[in-house]
Amino acid sequence: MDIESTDYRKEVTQRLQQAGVSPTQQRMEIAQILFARPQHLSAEQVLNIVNAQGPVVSKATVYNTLGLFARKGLVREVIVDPTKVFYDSNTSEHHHFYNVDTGNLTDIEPHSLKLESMPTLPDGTQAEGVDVIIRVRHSS
Amino acid sequence: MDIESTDYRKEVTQRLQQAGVSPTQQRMEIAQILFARPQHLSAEQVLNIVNAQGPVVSKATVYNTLGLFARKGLVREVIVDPTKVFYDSNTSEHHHFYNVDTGNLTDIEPHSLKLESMPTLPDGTQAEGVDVIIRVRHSS
DNA sequence: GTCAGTGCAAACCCTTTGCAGAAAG
DNA sequence: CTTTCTGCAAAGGGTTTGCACTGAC
Repeated sequence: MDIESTDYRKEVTQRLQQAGVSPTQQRMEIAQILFARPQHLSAEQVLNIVNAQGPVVSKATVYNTLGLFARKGLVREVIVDPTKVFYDSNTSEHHHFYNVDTGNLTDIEPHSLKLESMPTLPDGTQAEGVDVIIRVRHSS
Repeated sequence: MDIESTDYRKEVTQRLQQAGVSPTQQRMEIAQILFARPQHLSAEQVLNIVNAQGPVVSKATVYNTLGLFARKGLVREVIVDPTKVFYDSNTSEHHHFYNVDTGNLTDIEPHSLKLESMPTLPDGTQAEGVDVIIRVRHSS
């Protein structure tokens, strides 16, 4: 998973193309960071990482790109904090702990939490996703 | 539950006092709306309702009061939409459907959804709350 | 040349804050 | 009186938008 490797770049390129997103330079920069491993990053964090060694992608493009990736299913928006959105590069079904003290978001092991049943949805609607957030704070 | 009745006002007054919130005029206006029935209102909606027949409470006071009520456990913040916070006057444990098309928030019958088990929390943390959001949209 | 993509700065919108005046006890 | 609340307007902060420029085909 070397972020520099040619193989990894090819893999990321394919992933974008499969989602119907043309792999421009800036999108590749952002995608390579996100897809390097499953992680939760805010737009600001992505902006900082991608521009760590000099300006590469503008703020507007980071926001636009993350929004695009989310619409295309490449990342998942996690809404736990009214002040910012997190983007999760793990799109498989799983849930989250949110540390309200630190703002840290971590995965819940998929097998350690199950919903007992799916309730009847409101009339005329279909489920789009289920989010479970367990809010935690430093004990005592 | 007549919002005008003296009994209801007394009840609301007591509820505020029990939570350690002094029942000022503006807080009473807001509390009476919220506690009339279990409901989900954004700050803006509260502002509109409370000031429907003439200005009664300022925007700043609505935000401050809702934040205070939330800290005191009188209402529960529901974070489902990055653009606004909902305040739920039903503080008993329950979960929500969120209609992403309409922005409508509705309760899930408490008995129709159960978590199978509580996963192990991250080290040094204690649970503060569990939120389950089922996002739905108009079918077909 | 055309059109999608990008960058910058300004605009947006919900929310918070600073501070002076008003109300509560 | 003293302290807490409230209101106003301004500031804040994440996100979006308008528009001109760039670059890929």
